[in-house]
This record gives sequence, C-alpha cells and structure tokens, in this order.
Amino acid sequence: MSARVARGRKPASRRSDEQSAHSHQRTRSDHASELAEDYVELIDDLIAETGEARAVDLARRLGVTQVTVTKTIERLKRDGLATSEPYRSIFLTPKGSKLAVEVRERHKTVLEFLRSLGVPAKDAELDAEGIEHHISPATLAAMRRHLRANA
Amino acid sequence: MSARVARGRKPASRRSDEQSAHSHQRTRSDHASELAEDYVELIDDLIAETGEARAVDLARRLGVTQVTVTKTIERLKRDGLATSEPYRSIFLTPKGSKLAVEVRERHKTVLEFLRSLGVPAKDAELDAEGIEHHISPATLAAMRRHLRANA
DNA sequence: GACTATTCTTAGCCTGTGCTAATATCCAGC
DNA sequence: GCTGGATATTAGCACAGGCTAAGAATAGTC
Ligand SMILES: [Mn+2]
Ligand SMILES: [Mn+2]
Ligand SMILES: [Mn+2]
Ligand SMILES: [Mn+2]
Repeated sequence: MSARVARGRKPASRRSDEQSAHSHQRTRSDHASELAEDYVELIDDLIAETGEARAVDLARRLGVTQVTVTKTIERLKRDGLATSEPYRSIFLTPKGSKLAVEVRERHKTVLEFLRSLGVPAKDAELDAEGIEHHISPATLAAMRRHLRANA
Repeated sequence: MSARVARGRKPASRRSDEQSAHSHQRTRSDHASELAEDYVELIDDLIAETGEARAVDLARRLGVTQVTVTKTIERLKRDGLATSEPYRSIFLTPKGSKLAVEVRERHKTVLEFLRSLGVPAKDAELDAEGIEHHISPATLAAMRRHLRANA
C-alpha cells in the first residue's frame, strides 16, 4: 500500500511535521490571548459609551454569567491589564488600554474587509469576532491594501 | 459625563447587546468543534500519506504529547468521529471521513485565498490554521468568488 | 525466539473557562 | 434613613485540553 507500510520504516521528524506543529502551536497561543483581547476591547467600549464598565454589562454583551466575568477579570488583573476594587466598576491599566486600541483597530479592519468581499453584515460580524485573533501583521497589512485598492 | 451616570438609569438589555453576545457565542461554539476538525483532517491526511494514523504521528504534527492525543481521540470516539483498538492505529468513522473532506476543502480555500491577497506563504499557513474554524458558509462563498474573479 | 527501542496506556496533576446556589453589598426611591 | 431590587462575591462543581512519570505492549533486528 503505502511507502510506510511497505518499508516498515518510520519517517522520523520531517520538516513538514514541524511546520504543521508550528501552525497549531500558533493557533493555541492565539486562543490563550483571545479572551483577554475581547475583554479589554469591550471594557474600553463600555467606558466610552456609558462612562463605566460593570461586570453585569460585560456579561450581557459576552453572553456569559456575571460570575464568569468576575473570574476572568481576576485573570486580567493578574496579567496587568485591568484593575478593580470590590463592588466597583472595572478599569484598564495603560497596558490594557493600549491593547484595547490595537484590538479594536484590527477588529474594525477585519470587519470592513469581510464586508468589502460582499459578506452580508450579519455574517461578517459573527465571523470577524473569531477571525480577528488569528490575523498576523502580514495578513492585516494585506487586508488594508485590499481595502485601499477597492476604496 | 455619560448619559448613564447622569441619569442613573441602566439601559436594560439592548438589541446590540444581544448581537454582540451572539457573536461571542458563535466564536465559543467554533472553538468547541475546532480540535475535532483539525484531528479528523490530520488523521485523514496521515492515512492517505503513510497508510495509517498513529498517535505518535498526530502528536508530532500537532506539537503536543502522545498522551494528549490519546485523550483527545477518546473524545472523538465518544462523539462518533473515530475508532481505534488498544495499541492499534486510528480510523475515521463515515461521519469523521465526511467531516475531514469538508474541513480540508475549507482549509485549502482559506489558504489559497490568503495567498491570493499577497500574504507570504509562511504567514498564510499559520493564519489559515486558526481562521478556517471561524468561516461561515457566506464568507467561504465570498472567498471562492474572489478566487474565481482573480484566477 | 530473545532483546531493545518505540509506542501506547494509565494515573495523577494543572489551568482556563464555563455553570449554579447562596450570601453579601450597594443604591434608588420612598 | 429604610428597604427592595440590582449587582457583586464566594463556594463548589464540571469539562476541555494541556503536562510528566511510570509501566505495559509491540515490533524490528539479530
Ligand atoms: Mn472583538
Ligand atoms: Mn473576538
Ligand atoms: Mn485548524
Ligand atoms: Mn479561534
């Protein structure tokens, strides 16, 4: 059948194996930062829109319970992205604010790009929320080029 | 400052909150199926390339340990996507095979699409591995249109 | 057919991200 | 200034998906 079975030889660790492993590792790493990115973006939005970011509002926009939000905020605090006092609303550190700006910018670009491809608004919004976290600088630049070219 | 603070009025659950929550829910749901998709695609690849899919090969291509692979295969079996006997290699059920074909096709489209945008091969491969799981049928169709138009 | 290197399994651990139930605090309206 | 409803916290649970260490089974080589 196959070369493998015919020879009884295992192909050791090949170049393409490492390439493939690297892609999956990048995806896992993207997912590790994903929640933090969405939270800081949302906290920044809420402060801009309503003057403050409260757990109950975050929960409503994320579709999770308040308890889940509170626990996640604890991780954000641990990672130096947010601050909060008991029973008070949530704030971003400078590091968190900076991340929020970058993330919002990238999110907007991805959304506009999908729209420019002719994807219906509803689908574009759903897809962008997930896609945004897997966009390398190279791909972001390519999307911007495409938007400029089709302006 | 804000309307919220000035009025002391909470804006209840607004339409846009639900829209936003829906996007995040879709992303979480994508992630729940993501690992299964990558596994069946990889198992199918390995069977085609080498005649069989073994845990050690999956581990190498995914960049995780064999133990992690074995545990994940258990979940795939539970979900009716794969089968395996102790100390034997891994097979796909008809359901798993069907999924593998769809996933590979979508993966290829995303990769070609990114390449067609001018993204360098290396970056395109890294990004496609994550992006592929967040592509709605509408976006997939748009990518195909774009590829056909720029053929 | 025995030996050894590879592979697979089992047990046990950890973190992240979700949940419910129960309790505590806060604040708006009276 | 009380108080009821909204909000936040705490405790405890579950599952996914990662890991290491130790031992068992398999298979290629002599
Ligand atoms: Mn976002
Ligand atoms: Mn997102
Ligand atoms: Mn993938
Ligand atoms: Mn993702």
